[in-house]
Amino acid sequence: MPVFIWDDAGEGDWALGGASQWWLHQSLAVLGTEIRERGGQLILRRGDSAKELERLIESTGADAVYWSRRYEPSIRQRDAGIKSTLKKRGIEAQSFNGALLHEPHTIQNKQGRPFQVFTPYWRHCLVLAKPEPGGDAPTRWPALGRWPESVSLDDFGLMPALGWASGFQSVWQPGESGARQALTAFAKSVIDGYARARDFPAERGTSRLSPHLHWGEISPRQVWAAVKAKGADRGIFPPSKGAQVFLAEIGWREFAYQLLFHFESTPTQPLREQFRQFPWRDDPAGKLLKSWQLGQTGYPIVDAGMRQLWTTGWMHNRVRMVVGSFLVKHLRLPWQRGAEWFWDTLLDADLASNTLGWQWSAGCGADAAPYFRIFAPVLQGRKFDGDGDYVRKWVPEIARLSDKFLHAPWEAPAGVLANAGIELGRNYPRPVVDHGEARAAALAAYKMLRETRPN
DNA sequence: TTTTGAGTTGTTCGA
DNA sequence: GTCGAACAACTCAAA
Repeated sequence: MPVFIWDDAGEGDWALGGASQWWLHQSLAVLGTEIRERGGQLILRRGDSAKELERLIESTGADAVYWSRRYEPSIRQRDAGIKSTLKKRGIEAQSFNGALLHEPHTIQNKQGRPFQVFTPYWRHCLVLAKPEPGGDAPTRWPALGRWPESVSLDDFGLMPALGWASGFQSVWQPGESGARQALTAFAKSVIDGYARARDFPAERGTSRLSPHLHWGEISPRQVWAAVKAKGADRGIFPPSKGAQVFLAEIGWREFAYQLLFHFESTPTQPLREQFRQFPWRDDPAGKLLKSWQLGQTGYPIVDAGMRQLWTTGWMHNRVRMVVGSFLVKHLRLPWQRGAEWFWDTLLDADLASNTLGWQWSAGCGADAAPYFRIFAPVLQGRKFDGDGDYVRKWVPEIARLSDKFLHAPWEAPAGVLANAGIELGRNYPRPVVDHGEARAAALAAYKMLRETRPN
């Protein structure tokens, strides 16, 4: 009997963001349909996980409970409690790895410590026993005389009241079949060009599997198997440079999980402790943060990314790095603000990956970007969106500018701006900060951090 | 315990 | 326009 319990309070300090709730609703709807088509019924319950399980056991006489493990600190604690309670009552309780190639507790370096540098971590993983794909979903559910009570999906209240999620529908297909289609399409050909194409946000060069992976609609072991199958006839693994680079990204996801597992406070606290002293900038009215969130910073590549995020619930990885660096280094606002916004707006919001990504950007995490690496938004735009397709799509008010000025409208002569229908400060903002000044201030802030560091 | 080599994704400056 | 160096040490992993 398949059961999903929606336990909003049980998610701890990281209650699902708005975008995540939308995905969960869609994904459960699809799962319910697929199970019904195979003669079963997905039982939905809302409330405290332990109590709802208890009720189900009472009413059905179930003698065993199985689930896929999660790794967020507060959820691990909750699920461990449930497991021991069930076992004490003589109920079989078993959890399984459904989300990772290698679970955090199985990986350690030769000193018996968790890895904190990616390359040796991934090298270590690659020589371990190769991950096997799991079994397929059952084609028929066993017939049950009577199905227990289920609430309706709408009772979860996951769908947003306003229409802000309308842009998600046209881009995403939540659910297992959507996940499989995305994997198949990617593995067929896109993957071979991944090493290069992944850097260009206007191209379809990435897998877009992140929400499917996060929500468990497909597992990294299935991804691994699909990549492996591709080169099987030639006996080559990985089948291409692109495939190798892509699998390393799956590796980063795993690395993020094991960092969260071993360093539980990192969703809110920097891994490198001296960063607690970092002189973040004052933004009392939240104006700078707001300009970033709304995609109104005056830097086209940054604004394009933030608007893509808001509209589609997803942002291209290259642009995530650019907007992350911009928030933390140009605006000098705490990375936690960025992590919170991403948590609320990303369909693939994942505590482990989000934490690693933001600490990486801020330079305070494991194997992070060095402090002096400050992405220059204009250069990044010209380098990775040279034809301007990405910026023109997401920042249409400056679309008529030529490539030369598209990534730096303030450099355009007055006549050029007028011709393109742009009045800076009116229908497109002037830059909220000056790149050169902001960069110098960020370097100075990091320098101060070094000098005030204890011992 | 000490030593050694190495480390996702960049930018700027000056020759 | 192109190229190498500086940015700045620091920490981790393994020998």
